Amino acid sequence: MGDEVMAAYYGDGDVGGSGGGDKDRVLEWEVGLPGADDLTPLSQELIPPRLASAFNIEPQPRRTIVEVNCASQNTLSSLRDQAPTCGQSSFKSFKQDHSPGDIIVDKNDEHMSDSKKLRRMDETDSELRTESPNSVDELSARTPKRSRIEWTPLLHKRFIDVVAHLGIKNAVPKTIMQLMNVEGLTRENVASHLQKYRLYLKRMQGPSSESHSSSDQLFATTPVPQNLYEGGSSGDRNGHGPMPIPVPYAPPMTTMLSRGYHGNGHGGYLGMPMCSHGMGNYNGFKSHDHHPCSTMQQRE
DNA sequence: AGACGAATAT
DNA sequence: TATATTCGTC
Repeated sequence: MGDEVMAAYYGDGDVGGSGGGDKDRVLEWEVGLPGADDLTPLSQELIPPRLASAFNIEPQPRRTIVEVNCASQNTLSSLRDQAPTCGQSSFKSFKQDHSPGDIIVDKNDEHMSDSKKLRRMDETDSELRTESPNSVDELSARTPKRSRIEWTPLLHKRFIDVVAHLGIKNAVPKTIMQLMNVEGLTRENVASHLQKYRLYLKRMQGPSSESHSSSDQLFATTPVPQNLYEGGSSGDRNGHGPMPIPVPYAPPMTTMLSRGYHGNGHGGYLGMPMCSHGMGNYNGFKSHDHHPCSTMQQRE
């Protein structure tokens, strides 16, 4: 069983970065270590049932050996910044947030589709960070290139709600970003989206509802709040100083921005009005009785 | 300096 | 097309 893990580890050939011919030395490490028989299998519960019940600890389902190996491989993969090599979902309850409405924004690690196989052959450019793996934290700490975020309907809804609360006049990227409370979402991200949203609003208002081009799909799915032009709920219209933001309307989205998969059947949210998608209302906002879906109500 | 927003780039 | 980045302005 351990073979799989070892295989996964060695498979790269670039283990520690200490060079190629160190495999012999690695073997030395194993001297004195407990053997497989001496170790408690991961598949075995660490907390006896009695103890668990005494402390109100939820008994976790037993893991099969396959699941354990799977999790090991995935862990190794993630350490090496790769996509999970094993699709077992049994461990999903691990780090997952329980907040149902959480928006996940994952800006690292882009696995682009095969079509985009344009790989940066950097190396040649700029200063060289010594690739010494001794500073592992450097990899995680500085995330040099965040891949583009995806404005999922959920993310966009939060955006819309915040803008509605602020009023269009007060809705500026920084404030929106703060109120959205989405980890990993930058001011630039919001600014870009806001720019697009404003263009959309302009198109919606000026010429008597021009023919909606397909570019409005995302926006069309979320009704434009009527009170958009009011100040926020704080009633601060009329430029009285900076409106102090009471704080989060919405529960913090522990966030990783999801950039995972678009893949079920539809071509993403662009294809269809995904109104009643079940992921509709995250709690926390005092909703202005939005019509959940139905006809888009533009102002007036 | 930092935020904003329009223009421009990818 | 969607999103990122640049750039002039305040």
